[in-house]
Amino acid sequence: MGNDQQSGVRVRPERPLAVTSADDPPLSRQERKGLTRQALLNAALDQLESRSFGAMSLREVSKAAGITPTAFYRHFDSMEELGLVLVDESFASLREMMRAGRAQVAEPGADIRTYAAILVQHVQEHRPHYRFIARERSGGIASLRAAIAREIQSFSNELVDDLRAYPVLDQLDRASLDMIAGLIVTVMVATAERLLDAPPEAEDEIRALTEDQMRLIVLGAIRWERSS
Amino acid sequence: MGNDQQSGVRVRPERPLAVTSADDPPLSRQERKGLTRQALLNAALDQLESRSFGAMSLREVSKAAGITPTAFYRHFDSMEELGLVLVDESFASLREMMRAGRAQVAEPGADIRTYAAILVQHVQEHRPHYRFIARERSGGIASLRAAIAREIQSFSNELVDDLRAYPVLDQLDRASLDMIAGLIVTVMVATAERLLDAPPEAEDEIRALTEDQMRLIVLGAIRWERSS
DNA sequence: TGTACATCAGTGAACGCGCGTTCACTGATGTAC
DNA sequence: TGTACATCAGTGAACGCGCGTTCACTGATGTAC
Repeated sequence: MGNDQQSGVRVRPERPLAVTSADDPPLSRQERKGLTRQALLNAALDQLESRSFGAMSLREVSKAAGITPTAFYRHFDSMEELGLVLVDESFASLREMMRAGRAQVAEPGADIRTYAAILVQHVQEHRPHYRFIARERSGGIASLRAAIAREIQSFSNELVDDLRAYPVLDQLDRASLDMIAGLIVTVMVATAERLLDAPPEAEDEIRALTEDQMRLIVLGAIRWERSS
Repeated sequence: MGNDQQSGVRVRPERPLAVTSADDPPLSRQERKGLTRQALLNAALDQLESRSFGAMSLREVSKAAGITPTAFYRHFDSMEELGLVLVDESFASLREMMRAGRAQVAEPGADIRTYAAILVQHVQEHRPHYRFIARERSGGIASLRAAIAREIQSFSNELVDDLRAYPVLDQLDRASLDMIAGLIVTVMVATAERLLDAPPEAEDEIRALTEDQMRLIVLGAIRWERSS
């Protein structure tokens, strides 16, 4: 009796999500703690598929990560603190995309098509992070909203530097460039939100729409230079 | 003892929000029910200032409206049903804005400035409704998200008809007009979200930003006609 | 107009449940000698 | 290498609380005669 390990029945199906194969390299206590921490973050991200962050419970997240609710406090003071780490994680990934975009774009003609493709691909590959940001950007928890607004502003500022590099736009003053970067970021956010809500087969249509909207903005920006 | 009415102390400070002066016209049972229903909707809207709809409780809303939780069910089957009524209420107000815009705009030159001013004013006058829509547009409850997406799509379609009325744009095909209307709606949504998060003194700056972004889109749209 | 009965918005007690947080604890991992 | 002690990630019982929902009820409003 009680030899659960030898029977075929898995009595405790939920285990820490980040489990390694067998135990070939015996992990240190610190490494194990890191894995549990990441399991908590991933469990929270998973649950954001169906509920907002504010409606998520510490107990559910802990259970999904395979630990008791009490052990949660070994890693975070509160769910809010966990949420702020998720914001950092999400935008680290977004900055990585920006870097990839800068590296990949060669000749100006292909710019917009390439940028749109990179954006769409990145959203599809990081759906949970983007869903989290989309939800909490206007969501209930003030500290998360503030952190996200800060990150988006900083993203927009980096975009201004990129825009300045283009011959047609380098004559514009800072305020105009801010305005244009803000418009592009708004379109990018809207694109990400469309992708999250739409079925996979709509991906091409959304990418084409984003390309057109960005092209139209660039056309307007070129004229802006002349008319203001 | 117990003569609460005559002492200066208000023992039960929360009463139905929509209370009339004295009781000059004796209200019918139906009218009273209508007032309570509206009090519930207003109480929910009030609470959305600080929490998301999904994190709001039936008990709190009922208490704020001055009734017991059990009486809530005389008006709505669930909080979700109440939420759908709030979506209807919010977009009725938005359509009213569109109508005002069409009536007010006379000569094409003043269009964008006028539209931006109407939008900003309308958001400021209906902050709770806009906050609700902004929160739940990407929020947790699927049925609300779907209802809001439907309303925004229908708003965008109406905008296409408006755009078609302009001489410079009437040559564009339906797909291009959809794309442009979608871009304008995206900017309008972003403007509303900025207004909700920003302090009152930022209003002028946000209005100016919106005007510039809409002007740039129109510049792009005029060129779009020629280049596609 | 007066009376008898029906309707129904709102009440208040009760239920079982999941929540965040506390506490004393266990036992494997890590460290000092 | 072996032993004695310290650390600390995770446990499990317990707490008080607010939740949605049920139920039988009350009493003012409305209706039929």
